[in-house]
Amino acid sequence: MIEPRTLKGFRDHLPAQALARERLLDVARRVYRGYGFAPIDTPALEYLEILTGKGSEETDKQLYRFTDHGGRDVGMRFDLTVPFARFAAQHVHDLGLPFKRYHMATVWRGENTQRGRYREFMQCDFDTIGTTSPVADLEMVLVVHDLLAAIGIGGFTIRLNDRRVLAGMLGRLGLAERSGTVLRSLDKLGKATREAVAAELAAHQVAAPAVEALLEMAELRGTPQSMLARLGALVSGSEQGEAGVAALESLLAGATAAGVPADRVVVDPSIARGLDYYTGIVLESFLDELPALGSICSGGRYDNLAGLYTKQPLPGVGASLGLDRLLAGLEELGHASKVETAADVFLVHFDGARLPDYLRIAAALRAAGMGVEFFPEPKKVGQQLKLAARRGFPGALVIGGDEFAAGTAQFKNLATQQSVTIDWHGDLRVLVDAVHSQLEAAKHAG
RNA sequence: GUGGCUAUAGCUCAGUUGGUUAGAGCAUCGGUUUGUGGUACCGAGGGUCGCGGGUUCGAGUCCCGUUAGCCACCCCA
Repeated sequence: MIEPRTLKGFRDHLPAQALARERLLDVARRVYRGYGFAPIDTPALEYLEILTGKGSEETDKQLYRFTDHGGRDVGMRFDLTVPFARFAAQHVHDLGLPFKRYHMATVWRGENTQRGRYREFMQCDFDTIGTTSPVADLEMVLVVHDLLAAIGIGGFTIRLNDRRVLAGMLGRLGLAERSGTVLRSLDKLGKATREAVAAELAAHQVAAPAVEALLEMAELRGTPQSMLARLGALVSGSEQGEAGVAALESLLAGATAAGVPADRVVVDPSIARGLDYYTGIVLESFLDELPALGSICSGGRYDNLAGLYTKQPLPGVGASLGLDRLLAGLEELGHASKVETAADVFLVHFDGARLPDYLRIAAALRAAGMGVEFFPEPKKVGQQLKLAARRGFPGALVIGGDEFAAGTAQFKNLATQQSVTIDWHGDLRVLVDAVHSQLEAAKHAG
């Protein structure tokens, strides 16, 4: 026997989980489309040269790579941004600018696993390229907000910052050269203690007064207005820094105008993002009940997406929803649904001799848009109902000899265990309408 | 990739200082004279004690390796 098992960091998805994933995909798709983003897809495999040297040394190490049967060096995509850069460079002429796309697909990273962190996972990206308009930045924030709100996860917070504010600050402190290491240290403030971060900065040869100034900035908290005022003061004189503060200000004003609740969006100067290509606004979002899970939706603005593949500058802004991480969070918080069926009605196979009638009824219900699972065997009714209840069907339809004789049917609400009798006198349309309304009632009651 | 913790039935766990055919609850399946599920009763199936090696008369129990999970670093979704 071969032991059935999955690779480290790779997982099977059972119906309950697969249904939850599909629901999230549906929500994301709906929100993205609602803003005019169009779907695209790209291959899971790319020429190795397309993928290497794009993200950072880290992503190169994590890349799954091999030589294909034709001797080509290939790699599996580790995010959806790099393939999109290649895609954009290749197809710009057919797309028209600005171009908005969404892309929901699996990516692979050969790194160590942890909760909410796998080697195979799905991302749901959306980006607008070919415009530097702040409206596109604002739209990104609105999409992220609508997305997280629509998923119905309870509290969440979108943390905003602008790379230019950080750059301005570092410039004033004479640390522009070392922005990478400094920002990475600063980025840990949420997780590590202030002392640990200070020590790390000191280890990176940052002078004590500069460390103090950086921490003071990164730890600023308060209303957006006060934050902006204080950040403005900190970077005053830096053209870059002032531009960043102004951008944040207009972004917050726009979000408010679009109806985003004030407590959903905060300015957080410690948000830096590790990815080097961000140049303007950056954003991360967290579940209020589970901030330790990490960001579930992150993004920002970049000046030039596809510079490595084309001479045409393609500025853009976009973000990525970490579907599997979010799902892990929902499960941990007990928001995971136990439903294991995608159908609405469980049709009990009561009397084997009535098979043609059951088939006719099931077909009629399906034609009316209801999902129907018909049990394949005329097993004991109790067993059939037990299975149906376990799978989470909202309703079961019980029609045996007595019902057929009387022209009735029992609709059983599996959650409440209560049945109602439907009089349909052999008229399928009456039965279909009645089942439909019973189903709606059962769903809304639950 | 580095370090720490963990690993017994599908799930949650027992398993005495290493000592006979490894147990429980829940779950699953069957039944309680064959038309109705979450309660009751009866019964059944299911364990290479993660895997491999070592120490020992004898290891689930000790040692080493390995795989997987969790946590930290790192990075991020």
